Parts: sequence; structure tokens; C-alpha cells
Amino acid sequence: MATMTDAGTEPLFRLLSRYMALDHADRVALSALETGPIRRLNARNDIAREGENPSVVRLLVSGWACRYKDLPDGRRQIVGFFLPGDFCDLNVYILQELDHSIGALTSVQFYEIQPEQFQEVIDQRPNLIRALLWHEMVSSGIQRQWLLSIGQRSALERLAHLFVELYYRLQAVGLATGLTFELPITQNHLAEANGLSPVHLNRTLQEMRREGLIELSDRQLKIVDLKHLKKVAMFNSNYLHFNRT
Amino acid sequence: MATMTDAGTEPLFRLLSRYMALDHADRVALSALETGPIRRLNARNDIAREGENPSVVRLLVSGWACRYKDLPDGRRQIVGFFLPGDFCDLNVYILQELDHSIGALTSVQFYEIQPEQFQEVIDQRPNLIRALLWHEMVSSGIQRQWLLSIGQRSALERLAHLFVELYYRLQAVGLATGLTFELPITQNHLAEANGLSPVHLNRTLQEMRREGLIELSDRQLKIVDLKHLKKVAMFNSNYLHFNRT
DNA sequence: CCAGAATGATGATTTGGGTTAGTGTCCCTT
DNA sequence: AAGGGACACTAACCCAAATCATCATTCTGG
Repeated sequence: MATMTDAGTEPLFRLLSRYMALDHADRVALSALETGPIRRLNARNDIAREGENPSVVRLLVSGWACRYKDLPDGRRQIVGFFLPGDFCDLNVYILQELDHSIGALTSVQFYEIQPEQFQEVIDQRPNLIRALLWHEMVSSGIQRQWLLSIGQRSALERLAHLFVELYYRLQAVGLATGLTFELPITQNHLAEANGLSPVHLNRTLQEMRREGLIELSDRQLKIVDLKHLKKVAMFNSNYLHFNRT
Repeated sequence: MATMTDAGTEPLFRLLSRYMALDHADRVALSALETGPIRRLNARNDIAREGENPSVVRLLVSGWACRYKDLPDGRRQIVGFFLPGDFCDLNVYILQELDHSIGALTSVQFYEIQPEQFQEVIDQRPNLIRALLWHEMVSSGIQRQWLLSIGQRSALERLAHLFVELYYRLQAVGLATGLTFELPITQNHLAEANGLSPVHLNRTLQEMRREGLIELSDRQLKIVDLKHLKKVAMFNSNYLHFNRT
């Protein structure tokens, strides 16, 4: 499809700036990650498979990807979304074998960064390593929030919560305009992320439209009533830790 | 009730040894964490509350605790169990405000370790910091596995999976004898961890007994047919990363 | 030592969400 | 231009798990 504008490491820089004040030198250091070749992959392809031992760190530049796990009989659970500016597998530093897969949900562009190169960048900017660790902790907090959602929230509450979360995350990387953002994934993906059947996800979406919470068409999601949506979702933004120190 | 034997840092050492070969010097370094006073707390009390900013690292020595999140209307989801040898909040190094609570499920004993003291110990043993990071990654992998369970597995599969996971984890810290281990928590806790109602959890437990998968009484869980249990749970141990490098 | 919680166990009934089985529409691809 | 996927959407029916209610123990705190 039409190549999206290549935002480079800009989304990442914006994201990390939500956690702590970064300066120009940090910005420059980050952009050093852009030197490698950019990789592209189409939707419905895997970036990495469970069991593999990736040797590179991947930085998503455009498009959406996800972490997912599947069962032998085909059931699949998306356990997290990767948005532009996210690293897919920072844990490659510690663990060797992936216990989950990483899939492209849309066509994606990403950098494959060699560990040495990555090391070099963070070694020179202690602030960056702190911000990156912070982001990893936030990812872990998002997982906990999803567990709460899937374990306790109803379908409507779950979906409402996810939309608010995506809104905040996309806003942090500059991908929301007002209360509208692009939601380039399918209803099937949303169902897999929320532990719901595609049929029921569609029903829930209709309900949200009927209730005047959102508008969704042509992959554009518009939050019509943020306050109400947050109330339905019982949304508390503390877990995103978007508060600079 | 009767105070359990104080195992000190032994469970932690055993646990970390599952990830990488540790030597006597590592063992000695870890035991330096035992110098502080030991804290005790009864079941149904919180060790830390969401919103707090803990200033110490807590190492659980005996008893079970959990990480949980709750909703304004009282619904509660346990997002992870802490077993003896687990650190409750290593992330205190990075984030400031807790986005979840930590509760004692049984009476517990734990050390409260000052960050400086902790730092001192790991600074002298690079192997330890690596093993601890590894364990954090494994915790994160367990969260993903739970997400898969709650999102996709049936009640029976979920519970079977949890029991196998607990068996492996308890075995790693020396708390399983053969295929039997102490399960000191209530059915209510199991329900909250699995996103099920207490009633249905009880029924599922009955079913597991009927099927000859487990025996459970007086807080002792005996896995009668591990192979079958793993099959029912579609259990794949890769996410525990119990493979030394 | 007693009253009131917890805790485990079951039956009866209800419901949120799953399953099955379609429809129509837009792409791609060849 | 035709055939085949994806994808969004819907209706009818079904079922796994929630709710509500009750009862017997066993803790446990005052």
C-alpha cells in the first residue's frame, strides 16, 4: 500500500519524553539507531515466532504489530499491541528463547538494531536507559491492566478501556488528532485481544456506537464522549505512568 | 498458624540457580540480604497499596502473597502470586507510584531491604543482577501466560494450567515433595486469580477430583496424574525459562 | 468462650457471550 | 472479468459460567 511517511525515531523520542525530560543530545543519540536498513513486512506475517532466539532489537517505525500466544488447537490471544515507537523485544538481552510470537497486524516498517549498536547508544546516555526501563515497566503494567480487563470487565467495559488506552498511547507518540485516531486493525484482532468472539465484538461495537460513545468507520476511530467512555471503562490512567519526574 | 521455619534467602538462591549456575560467593552475597529485621503480616492484610510509593524492596520468605488490581465497584483480579523467594516490587527502582496492590494471602514473613543495601549486594555479583533480571522477565512471561489462560482457556483448562505452573514454581524453591505441595490459599483466591466466580471454581475443582487429576484436602494439593493434567492444560513449560545457560 | 466471619459445598435459575450459519462488499490476483 | 479472500455485519440458537440461595463446618477475634 502507499508507504506511510517514515517517522524514524521521532515517535520513540516523544514517547520517552513522557517519562522524563530528554534533551537534544538524547534526541541525537536515538537517531543513531536509524542508520541500519529499514525492514518492511505485510500484514498477517510474523515478525518473530515463539521458540526463536532473535539476535536483534526491533524498533517499530510505522504500522501496528502485536505480541500473541496461541494454543495447539488454534485459539489465539493477543497479549499486547506494538505501536510506532515501541521496541518489540528488548528482553532479547536477557532471555534467549521467545515464549510468544510477534505478528504484523498491518504492513509495518521497523529497524533491526544490532545489540552492540543499541548498547553503544544507551551507554552514552544514561537518561535513555532509564527511560527505556521505565517504558518496559509500563508495558508490564499494561499487561496487568489487560488481565484485570479480561478477568473482570464485561465486553463493553473491556472495549471501552482498550480504546481509551490506545487513545492515550497514540497521543503520546503524536498519532492522535484531537479525539480521533487511526485504528488500522480488524475487528477480529480486537476480538483476539479482548478474549471475545468476533461476533460478540461486533455487537459490542454496535452498542458503543448506539450509546454515542464512539464513531468508527474507514479505520478512523473517533471518541465522541471521552468522559463517558472513561467512566464506562472505569479508566484510571495511573498505570501508564505518563508523569515526568 | 504456627510460625513456619525461616528459610531465609535459601528459596531465592534455589530459584535463581534454575536460571544460571551460581557459586558459593553468590550464595554468601545473597545471605547478606538477611541482615535486616524480618517483618510479619497476617492473611488478608495489604503489604502495599496501589498509589503508594514504596521505598524498600521486599523479599518474601514464607507464606503466599499476591499482586492484585481492583475496580471501584469491588471486583478484584489477582494478577500474580508471590511465593517464597520472590521479590514483591523490584520495579521500585524505576517507577515511583504503584499501579497495583500487594496483599498477603496467608500469614507471611518478608525482609524489607533498603535500596542501598540491595544495590551493594548486586554490585559485587554481576551474575546475581543477571539472574534477577531473568526472573523479572519470567514474571512478565507468566503474566502473558495468564492472559492466554483467562482469555482463551475454559475454567477446567485454566485451573489445570495454574496448578501445573504452581507445581513447577514451588518445586523450584524446594516447596514440593514429589507431586504434592501445600496450597495455603482459599478457593476464593483461586477464583480471583482465574477470573471465575467462587461457585464455579468450586465446581471445577470437584470435576478435577472426579476426573482423577488431583486430590485436594487440608490445603495439600496432590497432582495425581501430571501427564494428563498437563495435557488438559495444554501446558508448555517454555515460558518459565528454567533452562540454565 | 462465644458470635460472627470465612470457607467449602450444592441446587436452581439466569445470562453474557459463544457458535453456527449466513449476507453483502470490497479488494486482490490472474 | 471472474473467482477467492478478507472483512463487516446479523439472526437464531446454545452453553459455560454467573447469580442467588441455602447449609454445614471451621476459624478467629474480642
